[in-house]
Amino acid sequence: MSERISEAELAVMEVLWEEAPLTATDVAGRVARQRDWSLATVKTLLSRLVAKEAVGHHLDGRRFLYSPLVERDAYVTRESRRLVDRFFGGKLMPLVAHLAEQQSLSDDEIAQIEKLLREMKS
Amino acid sequence: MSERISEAELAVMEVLWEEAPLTATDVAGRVARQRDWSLATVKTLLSRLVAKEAVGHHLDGRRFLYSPLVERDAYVTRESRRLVDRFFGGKLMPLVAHLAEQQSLSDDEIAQIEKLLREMKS
DNA sequence: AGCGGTGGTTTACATCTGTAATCGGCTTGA
DNA sequence: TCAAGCCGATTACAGATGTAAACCACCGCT
Repeated sequence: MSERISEAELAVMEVLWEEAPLTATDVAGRVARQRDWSLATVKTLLSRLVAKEAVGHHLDGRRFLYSPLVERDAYVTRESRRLVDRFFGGKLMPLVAHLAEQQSLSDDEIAQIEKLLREMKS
Repeated sequence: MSERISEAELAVMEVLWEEAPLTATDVAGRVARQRDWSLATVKTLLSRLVAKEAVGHHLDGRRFLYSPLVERDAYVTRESRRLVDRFFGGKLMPLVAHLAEQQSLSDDEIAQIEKLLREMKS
């Protein structure tokens, strides 16, 4: 488990996270809204994802229906943690500080985050 | 500008961000504490970084002295923003929420972040 | 029964990445 | 001055990735 998902493969995952199970053609159709890929390309990506066990498929008549095996949430967590570990010594604070500094947050956003944090205490 | 820096190259960048300028041999020496790479490998990575214009070099007698052209801070910002864009719709809030949820933050850390945010208002 | 479409599998191929070894030039000690 | 080093540049090579085309099996239509 937990092979790395590439950039292109991620676009396919996003489609499946949004809706599943889907056939390869369906996936290609939805992915097409974002990237200009041929059906063949999507098929390749799906196969690779199946090989990586990030996506599962089961026969439905004569075609496969694909579904994510990796939850989006789990994946996002892994990637986020990777970034935090690599650049911020695993500490959340510096990341927030950094981002907050860069993207000037609106007072409203700040308030929202504060609320969130308040709820976490206790 | 702004080619992507690979994982291995990043280790070299970290060394240069810590201290620069350095000769290739110096870089190899410091990098060796983390990864078990031959001098040749480090030289290759340095060349690639120079090609990507992430690192600059200038002659010092007969050897080069290498220095980062990309600031660590700028790079970290780019990567952080990439992650936030890809997974959290560009919004900082959901990232914080997500991470906060995962890594149970100590009350102390929460307090620190709150303090930080408070300072940002105004 | 033959044919075109549908769908998965195999093959293709350039680029990037990880990880080096080797080459060629310049320097310096013997 | 000649061989031994040191150093950047060139070449190497396997695996991952982006992006497909080609191939093959099967099903429904004519």
